[in-house]
Amino acid sequence: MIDVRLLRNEPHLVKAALARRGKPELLVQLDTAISLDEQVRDITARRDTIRARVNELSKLVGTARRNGDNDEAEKLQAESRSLGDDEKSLAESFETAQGQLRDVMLRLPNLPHPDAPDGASDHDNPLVIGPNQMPASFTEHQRMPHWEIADALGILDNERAVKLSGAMFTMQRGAGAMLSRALCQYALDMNADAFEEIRPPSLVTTATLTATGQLPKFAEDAYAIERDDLWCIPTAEAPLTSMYAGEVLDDAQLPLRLMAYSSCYRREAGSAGRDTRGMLRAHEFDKVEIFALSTPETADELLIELRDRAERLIAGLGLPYRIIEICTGDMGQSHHRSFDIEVYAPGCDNWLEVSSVSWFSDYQGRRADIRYRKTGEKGTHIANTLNGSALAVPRVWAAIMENFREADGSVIIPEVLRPYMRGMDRISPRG
RNA sequence: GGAACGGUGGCAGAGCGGACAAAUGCAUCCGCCUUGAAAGCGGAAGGCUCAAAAGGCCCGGGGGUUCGAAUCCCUCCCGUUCCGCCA
Repeated sequence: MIDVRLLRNEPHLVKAALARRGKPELLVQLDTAISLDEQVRDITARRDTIRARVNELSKLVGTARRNGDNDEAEKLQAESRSLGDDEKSLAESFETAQGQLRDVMLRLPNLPHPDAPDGASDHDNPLVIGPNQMPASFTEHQRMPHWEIADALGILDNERAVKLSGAMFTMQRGAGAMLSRALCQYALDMNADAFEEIRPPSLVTTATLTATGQLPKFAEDAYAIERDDLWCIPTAEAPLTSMYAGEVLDDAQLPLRLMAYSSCYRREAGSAGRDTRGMLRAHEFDKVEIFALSTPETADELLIELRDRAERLIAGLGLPYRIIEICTGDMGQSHHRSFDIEVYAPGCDNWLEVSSVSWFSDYQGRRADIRYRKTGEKGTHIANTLNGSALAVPRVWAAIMENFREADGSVIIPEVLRPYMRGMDRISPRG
């Protein structure tokens, strides 16, 4: 959520920043928010004046009763009662206006960072790093899509996954299943030097999913367990971000670094029919997420740290990759500044987004009410949040298939994964 | 799922219709003492809202009773313990 005070005091700044996202309807919403805020403050002022008088009268009633002056007390009580109705109706208008304001504010996206590149769509995302580790050319046997490679190796059984759960569910078996698990283990081990490992719940409350920005606007994209009012997490970002919701931390505890392996659940409501084959888009997938909670002062360094860590994982696997920065027109709702790591998959002949690393400024921190206190200072500040996929399994899995396929149809396992693969150095066709 | 007991400031914990934003302890900050520190002594200090003062709001959430609610009533949520069920 954007700071209402900023909206109030510097509306032109907020307008200018949001305009960079290139969506005119946002500016209309912004005006609605501004006028609702004015309403709320006007009602508050009038309500509080009445409340002050009621409080004052109540004290006088107490005094009068104690002094045995019952006539005076009756008189004061009558006055107080008559104010009660006005107070009640003002309180109701306040609730209404406040609720409307909150709803608009929750749906407004974050302001882009001043250094975030301008642009209208993903075509305008500038290249920041790479392409690195790109071979001069690809051989013919690398030009096979991973689902065909995996099928030939007997390590992907999406037909049966569909039988179990329906379209867009995947199932790996044998060395394929082991490879998924190895990728997670690798990602966790490579970040264990600075990140505390968390195994969070996969089902979370509405409040938790609202804090990160998935709700209320993107309810269609998430799986809901309606009977129990719970949601399946689309990413471990949700539980990690809300771990400290409603708490006040000491600044000495910051930055706080957490990482988590989890399954992620996405309805993919807007992309039915896209990437239906193989592993590129599924309703359920595994991911290792890295997360940091910080002061605004250190957030920009942390963003680069998280990005470097994600890059190091991909580089370590020997895959061809590049890093792009997300432009204002392509940025996610909660993002302040954001980078994507893409891996080239020769079989699909596509750059696959395998990691997204973002800084949310205080947008999520305000929604989650995560605050910190500076040592020796009065008052509290809203914490900044950052996160990134350290490693999203399916697309990396697919890229390994397509990049490391040999002429004989076998796939070489990257060296860094072999310790997690019981020493296996390649996946060969069965029999 | 059933029963009992709970939910109060950063933490622990009193208060159980009016003088309560709320005792006390720990932690924090500032003095004094000390070469320095600890201990001791004295003092300061909750959060949110408002440009600020005044004012208002906050004792798990919501609703009610009352002139007045942390305190009484209803309801929901959460926790602990016991029982039931169960990887």
